[in-house]
Amino acid sequence: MLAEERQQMILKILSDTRVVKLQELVQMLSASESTVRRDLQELEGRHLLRRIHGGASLLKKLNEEPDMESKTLRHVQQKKLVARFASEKVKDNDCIYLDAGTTTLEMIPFIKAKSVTVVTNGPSHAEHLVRNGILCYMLGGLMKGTTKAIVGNIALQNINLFRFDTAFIGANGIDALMGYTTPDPEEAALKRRAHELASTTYVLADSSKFAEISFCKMFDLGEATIITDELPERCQSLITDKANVYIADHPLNPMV
Amino acid sequence: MLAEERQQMILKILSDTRVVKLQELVQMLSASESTVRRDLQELEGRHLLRRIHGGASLLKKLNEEPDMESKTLRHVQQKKLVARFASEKVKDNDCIYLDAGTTTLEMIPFIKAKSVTVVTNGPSHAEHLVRNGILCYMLGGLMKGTTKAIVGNIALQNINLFRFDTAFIGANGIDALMGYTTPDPEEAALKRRAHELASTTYVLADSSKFAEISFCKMFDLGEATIITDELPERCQSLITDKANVYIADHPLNPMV
DNA sequence: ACCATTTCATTCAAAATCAATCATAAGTAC
DNA sequence: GTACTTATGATTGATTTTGAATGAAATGGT
Repeated sequence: MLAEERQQMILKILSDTRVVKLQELVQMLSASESTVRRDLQELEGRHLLRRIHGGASLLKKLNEEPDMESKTLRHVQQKKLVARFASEKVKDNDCIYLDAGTTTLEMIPFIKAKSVTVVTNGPSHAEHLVRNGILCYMLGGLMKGTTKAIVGNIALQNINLFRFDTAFIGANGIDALMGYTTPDPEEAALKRRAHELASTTYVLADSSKFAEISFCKMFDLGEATIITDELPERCQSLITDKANVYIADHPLNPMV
Repeated sequence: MLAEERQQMILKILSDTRVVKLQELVQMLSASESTVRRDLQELEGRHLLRRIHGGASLLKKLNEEPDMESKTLRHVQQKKLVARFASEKVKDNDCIYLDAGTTTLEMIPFIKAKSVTVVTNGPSHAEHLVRNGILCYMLGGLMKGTTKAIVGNIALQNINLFRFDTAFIGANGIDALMGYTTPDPEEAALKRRAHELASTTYVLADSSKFAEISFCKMFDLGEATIITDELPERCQSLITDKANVYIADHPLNPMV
């Protein structure tokens, strides 16, 4: 493979997945570690990506939520694991709701189903979706400064125009008693409505969210299926008594 | 095989595959390495391809930037001039509509007015606005693949929820008889509605758009005020008879 | 704070590719 | 036919790219 091709491919992969491990690139490109490393060096020199320990990431773009998250590569990998697993729940001809948030954003490059229609309140989600050739409707409404998500009364009206086969929702807290919670009341209301309009709801959360309680309740534990990377042992029975839980498997192959 | 044939074939192959290895060409053309190398040299000299180590690639980087029209530096400067001038039409406490498009996008950093509320159908506009601390509502609806603008029936419903002090609209064609025109019917409908809902409408266009007619009419010439960088002499009277025209001054200071 | 592990930068040799040169063959003008 | 030009193919040494190996640095877990 030509150097040019490799580098183009690296940029393509990055624009889809936002971060990538060096070892993943080594496998995907069938090149040696040294070579990939050199490519990353050059691309960084041309300001086309940012190198991070263990791999590379996009130059900061439409940045996301609390900075505490997605800070370490490890968290990103967990997210990606969850995202990929969730993306397999999307079937041909589905109409789905994709909540704003980083984990749902990671789902997009993994969606393989055909003729999917997506509704989302995340502008960057929408851009990624259409870039991947997926039909996409955005909700209108107020744009939040912190998360760049669309919220508010208009969004709630807008979402009523749709019905979903599946809703994919992010959560900041999962607790046996308090159910699913999130910090912003506006977002909570929208997530709840999305859930109500969907036949099936999946809540995506990495393992750090268990036994956490955030400010606003979205809905009860039993009303959705959880997709996570790991279920901490101490919560295990409490959670599984009330809700279905999928643990995202570790992948055999890093990617296609 | 004749040299001319070979070179045409190289270009053909390249336009299909975007990059090609020298050895592949040697095989495909049944020519020696030296010959292919010489062909590549000549074609590069004629700026028909780019030579890279191991082969050749197309000149254009076909990765991702098909978004908006690629423009010369001159056009960028013109746009910015128009954008800055337009941004000064925004006053404190205004509620404005900002059409999707590159020129209106350039306005955002120049908006100095306080307590402005903006409605837009451009997701990237919305993100820039909130990043600059400007309150922003997005229209909901279908996201167009080519321009990433929000359009369609839902957007038309959404926009009816608002009234604007000022609407800033982009146009692809300005003609004395046909008025303001744009290529996409969906976008034209939205622009027209935005105009109808606004007390004042400014149409932003660089000088290349005059005497151009695009597919869909937005509204008549006299219904809006034009902001441009230059008014070609041949159109001058035709246009100024019907519409107000602002020519964006050349700035004293290059930029902020 | 420590250790085990992973990742990084650097170096080196092998392989691939390149530019330059020369020789051959074919065509052209005289 | 001879002399000249042109296109081609082969050969050479120089340059670039690549992959592996080394020790240094960073990271994660305890």
